[in-house]
Amino acid sequence: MITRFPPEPNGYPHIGHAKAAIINEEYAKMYKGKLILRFDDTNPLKERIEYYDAILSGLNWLEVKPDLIKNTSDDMKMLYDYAKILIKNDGAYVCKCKQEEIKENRRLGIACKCRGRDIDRTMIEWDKMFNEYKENQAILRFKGDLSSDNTTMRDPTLFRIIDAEHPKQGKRYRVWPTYDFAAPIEDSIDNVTHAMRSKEYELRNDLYYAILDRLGLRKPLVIEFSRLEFDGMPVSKRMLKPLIEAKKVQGWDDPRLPTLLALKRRGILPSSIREFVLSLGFTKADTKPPFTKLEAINRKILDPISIRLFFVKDPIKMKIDDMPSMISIRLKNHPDKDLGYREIKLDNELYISSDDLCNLKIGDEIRLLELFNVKIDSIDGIIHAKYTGNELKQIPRIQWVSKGVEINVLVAKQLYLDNKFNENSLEVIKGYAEEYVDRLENGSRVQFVRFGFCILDEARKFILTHK
RNA sequence: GCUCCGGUGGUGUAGUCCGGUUAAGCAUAGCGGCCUCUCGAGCCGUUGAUCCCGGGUUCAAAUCCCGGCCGGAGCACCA
Repeated sequence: MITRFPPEPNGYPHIGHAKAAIINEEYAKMYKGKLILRFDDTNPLKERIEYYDAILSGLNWLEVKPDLIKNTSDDMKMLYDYAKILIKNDGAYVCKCKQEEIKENRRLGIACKCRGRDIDRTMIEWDKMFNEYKENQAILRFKGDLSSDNTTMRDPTLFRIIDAEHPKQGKRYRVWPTYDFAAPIEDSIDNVTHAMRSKEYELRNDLYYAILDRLGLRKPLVIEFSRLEFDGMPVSKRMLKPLIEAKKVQGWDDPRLPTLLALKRRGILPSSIREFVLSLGFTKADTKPPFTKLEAINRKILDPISIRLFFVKDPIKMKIDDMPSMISIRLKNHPDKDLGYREIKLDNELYISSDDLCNLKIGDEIRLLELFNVKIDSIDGIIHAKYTGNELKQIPRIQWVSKGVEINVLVAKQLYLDNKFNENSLEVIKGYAEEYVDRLENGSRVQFVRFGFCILDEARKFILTHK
């Protein structure tokens, strides 16, 4: 079994690419086959070196390991040869009609005069595409079936002229194949057995097989699956690019985005993505899985490896009377995994979250987690509380911070609501965290107790991965 | 508009090709309980689907056939 993942290097890889790459790799692995990574770079107008690299490093992060990496643009000579064979088999013709005319004829299902030219003449016209005709003056079209119900069969374009510089090939070529022509041939000659693509290509299957038929090439089995996209988190450049250009989001790694860069920065693990993709199954049903499902998987993996720290949102000071003389306390970094300890300095002042204070009133007794119990005496700007003992009781337990440092936590919300950009999609929460956070390296994962799993983005700035 | 593809508990799916010991498995969410200090994590338990609707074939249908409804995709000199 040989599968292939054929991205066009025209943008940053996202969760949709991850699905295609992982499915192809997993199937190949399952049958001890091979995976080919093929850059489908046949439109120099859209491709950039930057994107080849982004895809490569995205795949590397996902731990998808292709057995072979190639570019369609490396096979141009071969593709030209097949074009000639097709022409000789009376399977293609050069069309010099205007674009609108072609479109209209396809809609109506009628042929133009170019279609009737004899093979020798077509061959001459084909040669002219390389050195005489200009962009938009001539294309090579497949002789399909103009009356087919499947409009992709109505003499689709096989080659067109594009003078732009190609990121890998430079100015070496200007007659470029379309996806419809290149993909089946590439798949076939690379011995791909199972060509899995997302289902928007479904109507092109007839064409795919027709081309291979006319060329007498081996036919891979084409299988399709549904596209992956999260609700309110579009994947298309059409939706995302304007947001970046308008600076509504910070860049391609903004934690609100479904790009691999963003998912990584947000704290999603590559193994979670793989497990998630696999849990979706191989189906054509179009559904938008909830992001919370990815979170649930990620949480299970994160839980045993994330140290627990205290963080209080919107801190409010608490002064404690009758406090036992304690200089510091040593706390475990994880309830049941051996992730070390930390020492917290104490005096009779500490902070709790305003959110917790909301649920309290004077006279209430609460447990400061891992510390002791206090009773609220008064609340006026600051809280006065009295030490009431150490015994574990069924009273509210809340986290606290002593001598903390101020940090920001970025919280990504749904990017689009009702198809409109959500202006409040990025919330910044301020609060105090234990000073231990200053000893963490960027990228460290923690669980702020009763708040959520977070990842340290840069000094004193965290991103909420999920609850 | 035309063509194609889908439709299983709140959500995501398994099962559909080769119709029968599963009148529907798993996960997630929900709910409840536990917890050697997180009632926003963890652990345990539990409620949810007559398998889009109608008809047909059959001893037997989520699974096959027909009709309908709803949703998505394609109709580029993009991939």
